[in-house]
Amino acid sequence: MSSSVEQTEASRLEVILDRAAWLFYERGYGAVGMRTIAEVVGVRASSLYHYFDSKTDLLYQISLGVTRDFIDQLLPILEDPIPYPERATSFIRGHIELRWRRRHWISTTLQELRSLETERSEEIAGYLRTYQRTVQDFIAQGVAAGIFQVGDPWLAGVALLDMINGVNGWYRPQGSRSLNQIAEGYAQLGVYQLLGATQRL
Amino acid sequence: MSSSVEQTEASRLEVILDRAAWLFYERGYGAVGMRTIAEVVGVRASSLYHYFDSKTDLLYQISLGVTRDFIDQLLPILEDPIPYPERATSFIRGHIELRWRRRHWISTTLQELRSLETERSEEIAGYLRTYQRTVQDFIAQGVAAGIFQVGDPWLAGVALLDMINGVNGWYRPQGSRSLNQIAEGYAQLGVYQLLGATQRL
DNA sequence: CCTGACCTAACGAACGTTCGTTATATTGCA
DNA sequence: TGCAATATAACGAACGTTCGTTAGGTCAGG
Repeated sequence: MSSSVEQTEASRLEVILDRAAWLFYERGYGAVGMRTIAEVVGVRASSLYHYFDSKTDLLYQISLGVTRDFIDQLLPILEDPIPYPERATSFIRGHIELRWRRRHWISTTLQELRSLETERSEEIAGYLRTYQRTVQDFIAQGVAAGIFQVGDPWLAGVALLDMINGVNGWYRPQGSRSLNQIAEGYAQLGVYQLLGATQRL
Repeated sequence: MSSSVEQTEASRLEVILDRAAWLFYERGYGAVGMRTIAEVVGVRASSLYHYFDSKTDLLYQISLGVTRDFIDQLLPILEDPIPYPERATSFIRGHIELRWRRRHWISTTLQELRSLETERSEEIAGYLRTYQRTVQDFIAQGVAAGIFQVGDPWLAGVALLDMINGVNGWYRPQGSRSLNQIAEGYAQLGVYQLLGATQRL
């Protein structure tokens, strides 16, 4: 018992990152001060510097963590040994679900890339490009295999990603459509209309 | 000559709004101070208060101006007495073009709605909802007329808007695709794939 | 007794905003 | 037409507050 770390209890560092991400998501990075972050964690502002070199360092750890999570958890779906349309719908559903569950991390990352130092913002941007390119390559493969029907796989890729990324901008839990319904609707819309996959029987 | 006002010279107010919008677009609203805005205009910070009550008032005028422009310039296209697919492609092209030309105004508006006072942010949000609903109604009409083939016009509407709004996030003038090419590609992709309009002969 | 975790106190800089004042136009009226 | 009254557009200085950050101290647990 005592020799193994409990997985259920989050480390203090993770708590700080998650609560800071919520504040950034709700009010914007520039509008949230270190004192506010410290308050919701339950410490003094100066104590945060025990975990981070600076405010942008805190932002960097949020951005790095969530971009890696997206790559690690979603890109493998595109390699699954199942038919292209199923791979695509599974990916879309997964992306929408993860994007919502970690909206405070990923929205902060996408909106505040410019607030990072050049080197670090380019590192994050690189991860995002990797994600995008992998999706585009997958579409191109599907086209080559005769499964998808699009003239420009690159364009279709950014269109698909912008479409499923946009869900966070308007989805509300108390709305008439559940997230599962939206994910399912977008999966069908994206694969069988946008990507022009052969209609199911 | 002296009796007619020259249309080519922008008023000081318009110059301030446009340059402030650029700064907000590039650095974020919270990261741009009144002194910086004043500097790029060529006056002192205190002089800005001759034109605005506050910094958020400046933001409000940017938001109000650009949301009205979108509604006034693009929604009439959807009422044109031409076939549905042509209306849709024309609208998509127009939206992408206007969205790019005024990216500093509209991106600032969309990202900084929360920085406005409640009443004013809801006024702007109302304009944005009007825009979205009109597009969705247009799609529903096209479906009812048997032109578009989508199961959920509401979902297709937000998907289309998120897709064409996303262009600004990745389009670069020095890239391999011109804005006209992207607009044309998206017009075809959006109308004949996403909306499922009958393929042209 | 050392070290990680946290504290109090304070720093200089920047923030949005207000103030009193001043040139320069524009306008109303005798 | 001439002059007083008003409006416009700007100035420099200062306000109180908040910002990110740092220095140095306390204190419990291994």
